[in-house]
Amino acid sequence: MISVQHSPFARKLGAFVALSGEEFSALDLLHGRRKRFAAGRDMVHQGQVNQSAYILASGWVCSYKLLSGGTRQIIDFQIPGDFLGLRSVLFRTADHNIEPVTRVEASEVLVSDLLDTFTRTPRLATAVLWAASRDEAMVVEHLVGIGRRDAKERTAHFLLELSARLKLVGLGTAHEYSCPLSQYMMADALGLSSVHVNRVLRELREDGLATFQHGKVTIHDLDRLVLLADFDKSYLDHDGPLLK
Amino acid sequence: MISVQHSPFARKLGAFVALSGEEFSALDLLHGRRKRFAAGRDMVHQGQVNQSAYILASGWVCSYKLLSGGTRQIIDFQIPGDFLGLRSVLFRTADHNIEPVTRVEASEVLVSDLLDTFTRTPRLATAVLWAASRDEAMVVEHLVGIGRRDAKERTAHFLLELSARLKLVGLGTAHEYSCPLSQYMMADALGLSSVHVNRVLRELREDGLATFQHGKVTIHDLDRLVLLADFDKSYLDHDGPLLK
DNA sequence: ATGGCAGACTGAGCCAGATCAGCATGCGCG
DNA sequence: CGCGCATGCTGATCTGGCTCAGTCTGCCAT
Repeated sequence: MISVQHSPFARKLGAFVALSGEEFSALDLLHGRRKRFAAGRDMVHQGQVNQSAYILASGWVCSYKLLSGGTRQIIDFQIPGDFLGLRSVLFRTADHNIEPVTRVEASEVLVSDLLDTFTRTPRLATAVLWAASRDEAMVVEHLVGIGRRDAKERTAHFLLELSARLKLVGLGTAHEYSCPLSQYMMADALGLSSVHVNRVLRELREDGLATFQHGKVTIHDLDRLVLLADFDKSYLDHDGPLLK
Repeated sequence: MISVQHSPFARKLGAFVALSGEEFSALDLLHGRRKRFAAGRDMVHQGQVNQSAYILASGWVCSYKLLSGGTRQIIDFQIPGDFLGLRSVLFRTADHNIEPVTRVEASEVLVSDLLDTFTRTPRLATAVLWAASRDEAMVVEHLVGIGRRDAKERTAHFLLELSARLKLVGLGTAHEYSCPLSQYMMADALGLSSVHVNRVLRELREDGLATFQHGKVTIHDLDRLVLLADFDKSYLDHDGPLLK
């Protein structure tokens, strides 16, 4: 097989469906219009209609929901190779906000192109369905954490999940990665106050488990951290292509 | 157009994709093997491989995850017309448990049949993707609730969401529906203790907002309840078929 | 009828995490 | 250069929801 340089997105889908050359090129076609976004300025916000979707090429973004009280809950962070705003497209009106955490590059995907692609290359629809399910699995894990894990376990789990995800796209090792999030953002994601995030991070550091300082996460004792967080990474993995 | 009696599932998908007769029959074919399950005995549990999916015909089920500490978090309840275990099928190994809340009837859907259907009728793949996104939207709303709403708001939101969902499949009105859940189950879903669920339900009752007693939920003051819960039902709705 | 059991319900006391208030640091910018 | 602002960090105090430890009801099964 000839080795071609595909997008991280194509690589990710390829992990689930063994894609043909034709299918790969259909995917690469979706990457037409590359766009740039500045950190902190929402790319999409709740209620907007006929929004496009995006495939994230570089940088981090977060998706969040605003509550009437002025607080927000971050649903998830997206890293390169992730698909953004699929729900907003299928529902025609966006049900959440998307904010770039850093400067971001992303390919805009028009609804029509996406739906056409599905009709012409059905297996890609299945592949995207798989990717969406994987995202849902992450949200579910997040839900479980917020519902039933205490602040320390939850924070540990969060650091471990990021580690596993980043490693998969080649942006870090199991023990170290750089992380552009502020403690405020972590608080909004973990359902805590930023004050408490600060204290929990200090505890993890003092326990010799993990350090998050100056934009860098270092995991000192992976085994004990996994134990503390009750972390089972199987929801992020895949056992190789299901569809041959 | 000739009126045919389709399954609730087919009706739901039809709300998103205007389905042809051929597509409807492809869907109806999926309903081959009807199965029954007793309340309280898990249909699927975490870690099981090569599980089938199900389309729920009657009864309620819940999907949940077990934590190492022995507690559990209920992800969501499913009601007739809902699809069960899609993630478990696409991942080959189940990442959550499914427990019937009541006695249940469901159609078993084999992976192979599902994937074949997608390949032969691509628009159905898109429709299922839409349904999966709707489920994800519910999980997201649940996540937001647990992360940022207090017990009373969260409980109110929960009662309102069930009301909207049940009404859609003809199992209740905006003001009343029957609900087979125990306070223990609500606690596992809401991330609370059953003791606290009890107190919160009493408060809602005393405030004249809603009553949940003897398996029946009655909403006394819809407007105030919606206000309290900050409930926006748009994530459950659809503005008519996106794919013509 | 009666014992056993699941579920609803209540009170007392406690603790994880919120809130409030303030200080320290580093960095972009006029 | 020095001002303003975002972010990190800390102590003190308050509180929502948990835990423990029950009671009460209604419903099966014997």
